[in-house]
Amino acid sequence: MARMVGIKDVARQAGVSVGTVSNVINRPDLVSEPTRARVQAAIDLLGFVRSESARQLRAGRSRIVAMLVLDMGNPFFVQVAKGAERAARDAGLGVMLCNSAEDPGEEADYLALFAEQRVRGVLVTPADPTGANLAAFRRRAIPFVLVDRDAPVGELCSVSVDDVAGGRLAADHLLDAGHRSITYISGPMHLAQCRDRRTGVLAALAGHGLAEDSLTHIEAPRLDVAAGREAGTRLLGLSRRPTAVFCANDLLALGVLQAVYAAGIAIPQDLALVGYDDIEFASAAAVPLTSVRQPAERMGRTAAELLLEETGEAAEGHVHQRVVLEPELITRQSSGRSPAAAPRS
Amino acid sequence: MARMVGIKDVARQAGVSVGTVSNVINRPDLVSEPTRARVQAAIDLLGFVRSESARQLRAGRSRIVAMLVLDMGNPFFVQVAKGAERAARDAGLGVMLCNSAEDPGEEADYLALFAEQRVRGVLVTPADPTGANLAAFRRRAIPFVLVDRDAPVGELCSVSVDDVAGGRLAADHLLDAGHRSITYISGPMHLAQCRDRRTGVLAALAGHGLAEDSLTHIEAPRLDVAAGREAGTRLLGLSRRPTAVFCANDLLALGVLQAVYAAGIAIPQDLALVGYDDIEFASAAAVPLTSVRQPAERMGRTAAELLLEETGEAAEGHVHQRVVLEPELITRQSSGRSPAAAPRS
DNA sequence: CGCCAATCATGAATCGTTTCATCGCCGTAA
DNA sequence: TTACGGCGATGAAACGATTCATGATTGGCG
Repeated sequence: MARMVGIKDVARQAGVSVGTVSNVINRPDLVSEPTRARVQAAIDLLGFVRSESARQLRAGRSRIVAMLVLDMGNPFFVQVAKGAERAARDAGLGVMLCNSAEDPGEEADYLALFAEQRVRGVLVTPADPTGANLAAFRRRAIPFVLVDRDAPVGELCSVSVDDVAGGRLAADHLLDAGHRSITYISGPMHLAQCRDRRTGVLAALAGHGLAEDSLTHIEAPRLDVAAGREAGTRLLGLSRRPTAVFCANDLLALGVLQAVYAAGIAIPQDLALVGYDDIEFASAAAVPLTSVRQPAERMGRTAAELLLEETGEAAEGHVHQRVVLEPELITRQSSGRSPAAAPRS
Repeated sequence: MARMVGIKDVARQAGVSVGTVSNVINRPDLVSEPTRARVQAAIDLLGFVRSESARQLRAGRSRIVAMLVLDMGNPFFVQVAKGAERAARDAGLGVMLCNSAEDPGEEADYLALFAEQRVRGVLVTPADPTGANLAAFRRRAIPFVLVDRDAPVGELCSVSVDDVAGGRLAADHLLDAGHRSITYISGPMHLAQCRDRRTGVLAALAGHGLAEDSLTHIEAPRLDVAAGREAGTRLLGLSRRPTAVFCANDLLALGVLQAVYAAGIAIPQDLALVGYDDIEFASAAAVPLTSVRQPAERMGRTAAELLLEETGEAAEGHVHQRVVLEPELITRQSSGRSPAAAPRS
């Protein structure tokens, strides 16, 4: 493997100094036309590509923003990432997308990596229940924005969707349809999303004059389809089968759908089901899924914009923002209007 | 923003030389225990994080491998990426995942970015029909492996799945069930995947003594659900409605399913449908989807391993490999052997 | 007591850019 | 003729880590 051609080789080839080559690349207007052309020719001839590491060593920071999501297999996060990527690329920055898989250890590893890379900034949906990872990260001088997670005012920037409202939307919908109790299938409760949505459900129950014990809770170990299937199986083993199920996300809901359907239980006749996120596959499911839609792409874009504002030139005057977006209920077949007058057996 | 603490600050704090600090970090066994401890204390105290750019400037190459896929919204590629990521991380390398969105322009941009980053290697599923992007990239001294795309022997490494066989599997399945003609819904035909699967279909037709005109072809502009819905609508507009449809991937198939289903056409009774990739959502679809499964994770892992072998220490003896994996047909309801197999309702 | 080898620590050179103070040159005005 | 302003080009000094030839210290052994 031949040595990489550097700016020096180009300079020699073109018969100019290294400074001039650098100028041709970065501030072409400072260089006279004939010289510029000569240097450009040398660059093309030698196939010169500037070394980003050298550049960024001098500059002190890189031109990459990192994004750390909970689950890359979840189309919701892919959507969020798309929004962020667009905004970042518009600003001439690259995006490095990583997956913590809800694992605090992985999260810590990635944050360490980002620090070593002197990344421009980080967009992160935290996985660590204790918050220790992020607390440690704050000591680095790298700005970050919380995504899909609320932050105390003034501490840092965050963009989230009102999960309490979302949980309430879902629960109200089910209660309005006549159900008197709700089973909530969540992911790990150390995730704020799961906790907040539960809070929303409780609020809705209270609003309908129902006690807290009208809520049955099943906690799945992960937020994916397989975990949903397992949760669905557990659901079927309950002594009194519930009539209304609300899942913390669509992947869980799809898993539940499969397990329940396979057991010959009809949705929505025997069981009403509501998901969360309204991923594209929700509408193509065996029974089209009622779901709480989040403005995913918008969230990603907003988060990236906040980060850019914080790291940009005019960063001095930056004040931390806390943006909270509103969710929306998309009603489809799975929550069926018919409460199955006498559903229970 | 305070200046980043460097190795020099640590050295001063610990009262040793910079070389020693470097040794503590990289070859702790060369340093005496008391010194090591003192330096470590200084590192912790100052919150030192080494600069990856400086490190890599000296080393000449980075510790990141890049992966460029056609569509991050496609769970199939996410699966492939997972496999690659695992293998890379086992070798202590980071993965930078990027999305060309089937756009040759984006692809070129990303390849240029990778070159500037002096990435260790690249895993790429090409989007550029002309191959010009990759041809240009080969002049850089950066090794890469083709993923989900076959390569001429000896030119470079590639890992792919036999798409001709896959197309044939799907078509044979439909023909064996008694269908006499097949409609093939593909993505852009400049993608080798789409071309090869069509070749497989033609082979199957020939094998059943059917002429080439038994194949109707609809070309969708993209390989996603929305494009599938549009294709489904076009399908319904055909003068003679086909009885068997084979889609180049599951996203298209799910889209077709939605469009067809909405029009009141029963699957599989009125129309048999086969997809490709067997993504997780295929089995949770309105009608569980018959699909050609690819060993996605395996493909990603193998590709990463080949790349590591090529860039590793013992790289001298490396010979380019061409790995071709076999697809497998997963039969579910959508291709329905018997129209009687109605679920229960 | 003196010599040698082993063990640690040192600090200068290096990687490839960017930046900036400086210099040469030419034309113009005094 | 001299002084001056401005344009272009120069080249050395960072940036922060790694590496390596060299130097210092110690302990062992004859």
